[in-house]
Amino acid sequence: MNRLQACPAAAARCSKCAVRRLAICAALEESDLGEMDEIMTHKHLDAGQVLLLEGDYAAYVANVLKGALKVFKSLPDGRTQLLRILLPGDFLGATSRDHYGYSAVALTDTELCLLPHRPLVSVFQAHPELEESVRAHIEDELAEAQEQVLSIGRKTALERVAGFLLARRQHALRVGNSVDPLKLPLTRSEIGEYLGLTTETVSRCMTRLKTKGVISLAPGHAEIVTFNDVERLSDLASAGVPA
Amino acid sequence: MNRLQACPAAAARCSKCAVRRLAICAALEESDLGEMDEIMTHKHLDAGQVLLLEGDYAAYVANVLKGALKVFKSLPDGRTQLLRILLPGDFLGATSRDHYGYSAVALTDTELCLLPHRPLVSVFQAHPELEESVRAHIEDELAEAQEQVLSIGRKTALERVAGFLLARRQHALRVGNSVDPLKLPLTRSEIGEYLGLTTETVSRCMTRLKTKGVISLAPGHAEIVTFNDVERLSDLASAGVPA
DNA sequence: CGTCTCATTGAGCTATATCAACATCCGTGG
DNA sequence: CCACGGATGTTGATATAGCTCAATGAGACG
Repeated sequence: MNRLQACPAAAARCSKCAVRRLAICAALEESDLGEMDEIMTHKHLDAGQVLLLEGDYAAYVANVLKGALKVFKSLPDGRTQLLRILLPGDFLGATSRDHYGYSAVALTDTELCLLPHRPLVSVFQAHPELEESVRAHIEDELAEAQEQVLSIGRKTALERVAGFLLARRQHALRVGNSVDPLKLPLTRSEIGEYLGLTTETVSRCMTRLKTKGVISLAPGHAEIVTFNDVERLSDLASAGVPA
Repeated sequence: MNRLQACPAAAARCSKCAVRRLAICAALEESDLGEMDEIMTHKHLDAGQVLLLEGDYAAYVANVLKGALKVFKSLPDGRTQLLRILLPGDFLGATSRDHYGYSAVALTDTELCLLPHRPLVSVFQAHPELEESVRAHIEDELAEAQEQVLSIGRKTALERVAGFLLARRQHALRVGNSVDPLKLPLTRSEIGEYLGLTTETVSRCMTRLKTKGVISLAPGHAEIVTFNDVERLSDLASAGVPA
């Protein structure tokens, strides 16, 4: 928990940041980055390590620099529901709630940029564009959650899986990752936890999509997906606003 | 669509507002209310009238003054999923998205306070506490959506219905409405659309709760619920953060 | 009083969960 | 290099929660 360690090259960290153009700081001019640098700390998590638990005091917001985390809620009996997958550039945290409403655990080795709540809110005063950016990220998160409600509440298993694949594809396009073979950041069982399904159902849906020829799965590497017919996949996902 | 009509008693409307202490404006001092009054317009909707549709240009945010609305998303084939029920004091809208991600329709005769996007954002500059309040409302909305994802993704029908009743009860307590007999703002089929269930399943769950003696339903008035054993209902809802 | 909407209840159906077997990959240690 | 064990994924057989379809009743409203 080396949260407040000094870093010799402090003023330079933010301007060299891997997610400079994706994270909330993208709203800031180069010249104002120093203010973030001052309050920011880096944190490393190994795969499986817990970042925060539901109910924890919400002292920090975080930006993902490298790796991946899952954000989830659990019921007392252990049933768990994934809410988000965090990848580089993604934002985590609440700025006006006392406690986190979810838990977050690293899926792989992960690097984070932690911003303590109070100092961050102070920066808002001088830089409304940063606050605007945080608000935009939260609104994106809300839109994602609402899309997930629609998906889990009203779509069939196949539609959900198809939609999930398309969403991963869109994300990869947006951040410039490989899309031709796409690497899924989640196991089948995690995909199930995200979509409100079981491992087996996810696996069966993947097989069905493969059988239909819409996607291909690298033999022996279930996490590598190739899209053969995005339009067809999109139809199968029942995506889109009604006419 | 008398959106921009002048109102003779303009400066007084906000200070007399029925939801003065609930809505985003609660963050403002009495003396600053005039700034809201200036940009605000009232709007009336009859039951069933559409306020906005998914994909509409997001020109306004709104506060509910009176009545009730449902917020929902639909699939092209008509399946629809309720996302929220808006009651007096509730906030609707996005401040940094171009288009609404959902539709909103009045459930009953409804009075709204509309705030056009751009002018509102201008008020933020002079009154960061207002922006903070908007952010807090959006974060509450996000927490609600994430709770809904957990509920729909992982809970049984009975748990969802029990949780729904408790949430309505909590809301009534918070805003000071009657709780002893509680009046539900939704029909069985709307409750189903909110919980990812069918009318029949909601009805059966209600009956089961009644049979268990946990609630009572006013004969001939299915929307009037009495809570006989809140603790038991809470157990049945599998609520709460894991130990 | 019809007629409409809403709620309830029953009977059967089906999508998905559950339980179980097996395959594959990967790392570890002999 | 190979044998082993533990994840992870796939597939099959069966169970079941919740859906669909259908009938009926009870208020509300003209």
